[in-house]
Amino acid sequence: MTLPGSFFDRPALAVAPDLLGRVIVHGSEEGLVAVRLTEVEAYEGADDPGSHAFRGRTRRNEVMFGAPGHVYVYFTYGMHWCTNLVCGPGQRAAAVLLRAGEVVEGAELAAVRRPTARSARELARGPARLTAALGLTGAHNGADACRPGGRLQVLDGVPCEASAVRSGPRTGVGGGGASRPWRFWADGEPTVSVYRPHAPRNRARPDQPDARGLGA
DNA sequence: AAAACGATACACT
DNA sequence: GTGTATCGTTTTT
Repeated sequence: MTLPGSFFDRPALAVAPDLLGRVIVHGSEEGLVAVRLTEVEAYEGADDPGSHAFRGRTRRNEVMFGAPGHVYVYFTYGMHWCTNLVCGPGQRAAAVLLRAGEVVEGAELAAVRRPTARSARELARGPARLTAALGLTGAHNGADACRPGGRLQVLDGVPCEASAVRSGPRTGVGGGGASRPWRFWADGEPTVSVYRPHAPRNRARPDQPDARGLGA
């Protein structure tokens, strides 16, 4: 069954763990791909320094300020699209980022869209990879994912056992609101990357010369 | 300049 | 087969 808008009309922190084991489906002229969600991340609104909505409404993030259950698809790092499901309650500008999943239908089409994937589990392992496997781009930004019979839907699937849900800090969130355990994943899923306590995203560490000895 | 990242090359098992 | 370091490219601040 299609999850209704009311499912998403709650804080992202409540929706995120409840999304594990659910299935997002996108049907297009090319065919249909379905992904069972295994890793997600919650972003609350204006209170959350890690959220795109933290500094207010912009053209990029305006979908976050709209109706729950629609998708916020944004462009990042100059080349990737990532997908979120807008949450609530109301128009609070909260959302859940879809970080990883397992392709459960349409793997052949997903492989065409993800030519660099070297194994089935890499098809939708990572937020931009998952988005590519589903065939979503900025053209889908704002689409309603709660309409039964629609091209884009989130199905109830088989929700993950509460005992298998793990959580930890989000990646790359610095400053005041850092290290809120708002990243959720299903334990033991091969599509979930190994837990990184603090992703070393800093290329040039000022306190260390050069690990490879190629400096200056 | 940093960011809600992925592809690649290369190391290790 | 799996893990890890490095770097590309655009939007937003």
